[in-house]
Amino acid sequence: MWPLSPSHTGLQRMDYQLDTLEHDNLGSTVYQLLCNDLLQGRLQPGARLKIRELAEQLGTSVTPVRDAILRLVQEQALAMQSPRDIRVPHMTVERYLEIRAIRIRLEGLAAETAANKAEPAAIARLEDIVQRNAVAMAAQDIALGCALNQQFHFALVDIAGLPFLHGILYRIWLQMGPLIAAVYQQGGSAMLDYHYPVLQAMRQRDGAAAALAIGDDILSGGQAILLHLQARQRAG
Amino acid sequence: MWPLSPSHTGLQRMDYQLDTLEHDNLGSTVYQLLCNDLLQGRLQPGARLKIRELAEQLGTSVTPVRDAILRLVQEQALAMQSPRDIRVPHMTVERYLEIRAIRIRLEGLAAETAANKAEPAAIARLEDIVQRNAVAMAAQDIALGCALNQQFHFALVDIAGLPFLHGILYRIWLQMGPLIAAVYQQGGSAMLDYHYPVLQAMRQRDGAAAALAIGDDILSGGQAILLHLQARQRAG
DNA sequence: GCAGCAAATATGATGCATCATAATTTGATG
DNA sequence: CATCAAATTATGATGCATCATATTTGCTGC
Repeated sequence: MWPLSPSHTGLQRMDYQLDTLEHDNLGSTVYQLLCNDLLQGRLQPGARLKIRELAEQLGTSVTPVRDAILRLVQEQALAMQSPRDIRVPHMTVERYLEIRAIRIRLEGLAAETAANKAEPAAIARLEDIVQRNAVAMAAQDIALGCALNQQFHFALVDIAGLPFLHGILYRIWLQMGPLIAAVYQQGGSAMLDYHYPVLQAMRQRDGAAAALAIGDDILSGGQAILLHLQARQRAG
Repeated sequence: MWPLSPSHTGLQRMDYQLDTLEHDNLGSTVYQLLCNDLLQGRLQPGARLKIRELAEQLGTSVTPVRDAILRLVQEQALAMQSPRDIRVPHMTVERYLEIRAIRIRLEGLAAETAANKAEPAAIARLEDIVQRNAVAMAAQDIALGCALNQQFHFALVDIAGLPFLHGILYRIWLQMGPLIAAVYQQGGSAMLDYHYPVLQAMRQRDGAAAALAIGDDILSGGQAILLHLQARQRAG
């Protein structure tokens, strides 16, 4: 890891602007780092995080790290198993099924809204993501495939113009990140196939079809995840 | 206000147990207090919060208050308009419409699931809330009416057995709290009427009807809120 | 050698000193 | 009296000392 800021207490000014004028203090920066670690599978389920250790690695004091970890604990992307034991939580089958039902409703809303207002540029953007995903799959680049899969889903939300929904879904994905990475790093990944019907519905500006297609993606594409969870739960 | 704990650094042990073994540090306690202030309209849109001031009122140091406020800023129940200016944000029409669409999907899921598994005890619980709400309305107790309205909606989620959804909806309601309180304190409140069809669908274990009914509640019952927002937006 | 207790260590929680900077006040100047 | 700049104040951000306690280690006595 690298120190966040060479100067004593200077803030790291980021080049991109967040939706809601997020004032980038150190805590938010650490939060973003940890989010990426979660989404890209660098933090695996069961992994323990220590505030002091992270602070040292990042070259900050404990305060910003504590801020970031508390945020992630709040939204249950991390869990405090005991008062001094902060870990990446394991997903349960029940929780996954609940999240799946929620995602079908919310991402269905996003897909429907996006399809109803799909402009050519938006379609092109989705096609680009899908095509790059196909390349990644052909090259067996699983990490890139996962990232592009995620990009596809969030592109729908952005095209729909629903920033509030984006936040909700981001927090949901934050909890699935370690799981998805764990599943796909050890096995098959057929997540791309189900994106083509979505694309087709978008081209036809058929909101209902798009919602159905994204629901099928979540159900069928996530089948491997469900099987993995059920196997793990049986094993103990 | 009152000091959170008489002893020096003693934690306030709460009698109820939160869902996910939330370890009640001072920050979480302050967070709960601020949430209640938001949901019950004691913090109105535009109100400014100062960390030191709150810390003094609560009898703690700034750290737990900062933790709590940062949590609320993260989930956009508070907004940092400038780096030193933390306020209860004003709702916009666009944001409200987006939230409304999301609520219809999510609370529809809750109502549907709840109706499909509605046991007599669950029905009785809902009837009790509605009946107490009717009493409150007759007595023109608007604050109690709002609280019971909220209880009704969250009771559906609890009956459905969807704890994860509960968290998502709680954060959404946190953002609507100041708005709802502001609207209903200055005008009509016809929010109870639309609960009876929900109750009827629950009794018949008709999930689809329950989802439609709660959607109608959100749309029609929230009409006053939308009109209020549109009027305020025109005014400037 | 092992049970059990004590010391040391680890770690999150809390309080607080200090910093940087934005807002406000004040006072000199014209 | 108006204006503008310097000083003061206010306030969130950061770093860090200290606390409480859970965990680990290690020593003692049997």
